[in-house]
Amino acid sequence: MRTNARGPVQPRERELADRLHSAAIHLLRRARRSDPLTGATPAQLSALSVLMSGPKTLGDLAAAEQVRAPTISRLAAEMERIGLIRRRVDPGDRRVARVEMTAKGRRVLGKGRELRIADIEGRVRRLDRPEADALERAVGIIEGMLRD
Amino acid sequence: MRTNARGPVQPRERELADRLHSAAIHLLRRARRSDPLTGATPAQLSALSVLMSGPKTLGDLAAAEQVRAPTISRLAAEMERIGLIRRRVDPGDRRVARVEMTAKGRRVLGKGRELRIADIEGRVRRLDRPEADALERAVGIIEGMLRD
DNA sequence: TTGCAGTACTTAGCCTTGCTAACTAATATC
DNA sequence: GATATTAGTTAGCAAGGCTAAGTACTGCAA
Repeated sequence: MRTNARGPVQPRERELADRLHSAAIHLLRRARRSDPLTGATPAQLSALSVLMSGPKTLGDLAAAEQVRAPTISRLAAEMERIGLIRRRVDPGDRRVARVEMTAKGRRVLGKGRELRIADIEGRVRRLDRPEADALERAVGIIEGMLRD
Repeated sequence: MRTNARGPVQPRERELADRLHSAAIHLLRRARRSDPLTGATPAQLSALSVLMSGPKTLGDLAAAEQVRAPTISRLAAEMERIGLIRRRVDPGDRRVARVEMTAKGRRVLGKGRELRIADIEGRVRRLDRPEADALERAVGIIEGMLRD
């Protein structure tokens, strides 16, 4: 493979995609470190954030989280056990389980978001003005990239 | 909580942190979809990408991946076993283990990246020139934010 | 109406990848 | 030379992915 001082030769778009991917991974790894302080696990917090918009069937939840049914089934069982969600059998189709957040779930989600965002916010605050402007613009661009 | 048309009222840095966090989550969810096709595990691919820039001690690797020593120790053992990396004891300090990619590691990384990055790269390619410039600058800023 | 296929979820059991605690080996320091 | 520190390993736990196989229910067609 050809290389130069900056690493392997590759199209600019690929290198940029690569760095963006890597930055996202490391950003989230940091942010997740505060999750244990909420008493909930990352997967539980993520599921709660999906339930923010209202009750969901376990199937809907699995789709939103992009995981298989057994993963959600186990996650929901534990979340119910510790009181983050409550479940009801759908009266119209008794195969279906609907779950929704409890007040405790809402509190835990709020705290988890607070902590995660706080870590990133602390880093953002250390940027100077032009850097923050550039970041803000780029976040808008990324949001646009993901909208399709 | 007070709100306006853009959501809850909050300092600019917090809003930016929130959007960045959310963008990172959604970006990675997309990229992860192709993971099962790569052949190597996500942690292995990530470690290989760190080794792209040259040999590293296990400690360096752990720091780069933001994980603890035992996690890297086990990962490296498995990667060595399947021939993705090779290790040498540092002659100057015999506590230190240096690892580097093998040719096989380079091949696997190439293929894995291909799959993981393809989605993001496709989106990056749809940006116009100023957008790509802005994104590139911001990725550098995020990398800096995470370096502390 | 019965029986069979499909759907929604659960159970069992595996794997990867985080972690801490406790260890070994090598090096540095007093 | 004794002791502390550093780099990495080992053992063992937990979370959260997965597949395969099972249960309970629904719906449809003979």
